[in-house]
Amino acid sequence: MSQLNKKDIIQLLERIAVYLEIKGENAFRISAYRKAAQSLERDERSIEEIEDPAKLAGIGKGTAGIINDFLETGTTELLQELESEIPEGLLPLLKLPGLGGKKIGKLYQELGVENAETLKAACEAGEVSNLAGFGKKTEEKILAAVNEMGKRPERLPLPEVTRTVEELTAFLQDIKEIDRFELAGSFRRGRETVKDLDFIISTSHPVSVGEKLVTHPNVTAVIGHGETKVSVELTDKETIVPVDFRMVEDESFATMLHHFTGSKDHNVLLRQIAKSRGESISEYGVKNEESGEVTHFDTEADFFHHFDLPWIAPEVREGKEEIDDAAHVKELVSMEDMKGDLHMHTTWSDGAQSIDEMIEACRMKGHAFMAITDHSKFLQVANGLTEERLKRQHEEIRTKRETVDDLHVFTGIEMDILPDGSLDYGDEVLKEIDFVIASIHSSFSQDEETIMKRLEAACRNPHVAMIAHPTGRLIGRRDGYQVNLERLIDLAVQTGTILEINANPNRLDLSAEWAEKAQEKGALISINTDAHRYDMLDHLSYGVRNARRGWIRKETVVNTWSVKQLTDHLWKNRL
DNA sequence: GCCGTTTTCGGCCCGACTGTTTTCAGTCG
Repeated sequence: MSQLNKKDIIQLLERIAVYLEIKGENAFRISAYRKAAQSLERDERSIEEIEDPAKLAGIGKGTAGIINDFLETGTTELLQELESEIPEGLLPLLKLPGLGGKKIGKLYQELGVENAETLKAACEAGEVSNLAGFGKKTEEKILAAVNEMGKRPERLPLPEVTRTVEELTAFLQDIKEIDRFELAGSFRRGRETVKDLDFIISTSHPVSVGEKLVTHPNVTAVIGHGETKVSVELTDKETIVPVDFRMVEDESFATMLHHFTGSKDHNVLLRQIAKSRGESISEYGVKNEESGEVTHFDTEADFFHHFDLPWIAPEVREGKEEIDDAAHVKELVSMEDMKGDLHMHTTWSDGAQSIDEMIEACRMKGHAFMAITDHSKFLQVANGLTEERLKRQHEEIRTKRETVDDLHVFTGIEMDILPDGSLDYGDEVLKEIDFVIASIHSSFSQDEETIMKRLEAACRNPHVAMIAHPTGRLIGRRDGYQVNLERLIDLAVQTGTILEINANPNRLDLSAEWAEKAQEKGALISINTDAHRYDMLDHLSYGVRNARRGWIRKETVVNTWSVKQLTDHLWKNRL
């Protein structure tokens, strides 16, 4: 059974937790299995490398025994027992809003509900509303939820919510009773996808603000409407975006913001620290357990300082290393460090803006440098540049850059790596170009070996400075091609090739996890927008947040370097 | 189920809202 890996074990533990939840087990026993799963997830090692799981925090004798049984026999007594007691069809019902383990357990025991279908039938027959603790409204909600089941994605890619974020931001700014507000939640932490949007609102008039919130024209459902919390759904085109608003007095704004920025695991860590000091944290402040006195904070930084911690960036609040490594948070790359954008398109290929327009836009952004990197000839659908057009474009860029003195414009190209592993231009063309990007836009279905041959050819070419969007993924839409990232990172380190974090919120490629690994191995990273229009130049911040999630330090990111440092690097080792 | 300089029992983060009750359990974040 050696083919079982760590992911299988994590799934096993989570499955056990779900079964126990439906069984109505002790909540702490349930969360113990979840904690054990998390502990495994966080550990860098493979299961073979962990000789004794019981040594991990949150895994004791019991769970370690289960893990070892599972590794040896492919199953465990506990799981078999649970499977025989509880129908598997109940498990997905836990995802339905309003249904938890207790209610599902009751539906099973009292009504014999075993899956979505029988649940639906029970609702339609009116049996559910007859149960003690259930009523007409609960039955209606469950029925609606069953009918909606599977129709909606669990998490939304960032581009699906950005318009709603902008609209709500403008909407909140116009409400007079609001003193300040901020978007918290996983959006603030820079996650690739979000489940909902959490707005924290400082106001002394929560009720009247709440009444105004539900009048937003895009609100298509009000899920909850209390005195300090309003939950709604906004519809933007086809996408339903769940949004929570929390209203709070200004003195509690900082702690409320911290609480709803999360993550949940991060909050648990901090609350444990507070507890050990005789204090307790809630979203309203920090309470001294002895005196009962509650301390409030002006800012999140003050709140962290109270616990002798520096301000911890939201992007790393995942309940992992951020407390122990808090001192390193200030070394993470930030938007202020970013001096330029090295991947963008113009009307010469498939961009919407001219060279002049892009230069002017980058000047307005205060960039110190930029690279114009249109597509190469292979990409005919994108009007890729022939050698002849490339030459003319670069002449134009060289002429124009003489007229701009506060911004350096690198000549560049986003060159295709062809399906056969060759590059779209010869060295005699590439050797003239300041910033050569190589990337894959074709034959995504090739096997790993072929894909890696293509990427290796690009890395080993002395003129190629960077591999763009290294995996080709589109978040929530496609996985990308078969790339062996470990190997690509090694190649990048060996050859001095930069790896991109493509900042387009549809891509975020490399992901934070892989960027972190790349940095650990010594690779250089560049964060770029790949802008095809003016507004896409603003995407840089998505890339930076993604990098920060991967603990990427300023010096790893070439966009933070000076023009001279970057130029030296680009021309090093080229003939 | 896990944990321990409050250590082998008794905790385990804390609060809002809903729907069901008639004082609170369940769910959610």
